[in-house]
Amino acid sequence: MPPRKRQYWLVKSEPSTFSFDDLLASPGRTTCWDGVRNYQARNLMRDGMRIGDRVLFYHSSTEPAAVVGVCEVVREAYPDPTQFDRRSEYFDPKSRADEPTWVMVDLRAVERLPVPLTLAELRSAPALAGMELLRRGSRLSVQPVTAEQFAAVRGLAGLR
DNA sequence: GCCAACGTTGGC
DNA sequence: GCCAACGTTGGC
Repeated sequence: MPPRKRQYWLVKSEPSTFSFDDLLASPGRTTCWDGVRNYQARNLMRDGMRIGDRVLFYHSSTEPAAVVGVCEVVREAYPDPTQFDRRSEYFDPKSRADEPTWVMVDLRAVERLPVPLTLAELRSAPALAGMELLRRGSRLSVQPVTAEQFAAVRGLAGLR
């Protein structure tokens, strides 16, 4: 079986909740990506994300909203414990311990972009015309990104 | 704070 | 299974 090609993703986070700086400050620059409560986003994490995949880190609901860094998948999908924690805002009373509904992955910071790439800048880049993030009404907090889009984002930020 | 877009819930 | 009501996301 040929080795699987590295795939690319984008995750959204409100920096007031968890920022790229928070990720850099985390032990091993790594965090578990808990709290995802959307089936499509879950399926992308569970069925798509593999160790070594690269992930754009996007700050949403902030001024300006922007892609600020790159991280990588260092652990593949496993049950998100917050779904069973009554005190957690992510508690899901319908999820069963023997059949968890929600999963998370572990992400490790790879690099901060030299400059944040704002939504407006992303929109003005022809190479990114098809990006899910830029679709009207796009709300998915975990999205696939093509290799070309990923390279274009890094290039726009002045990397290599 | 507004509101468009979208996902989820629940009555039928 | 339909669909209206409701809740959430997230740009502006």
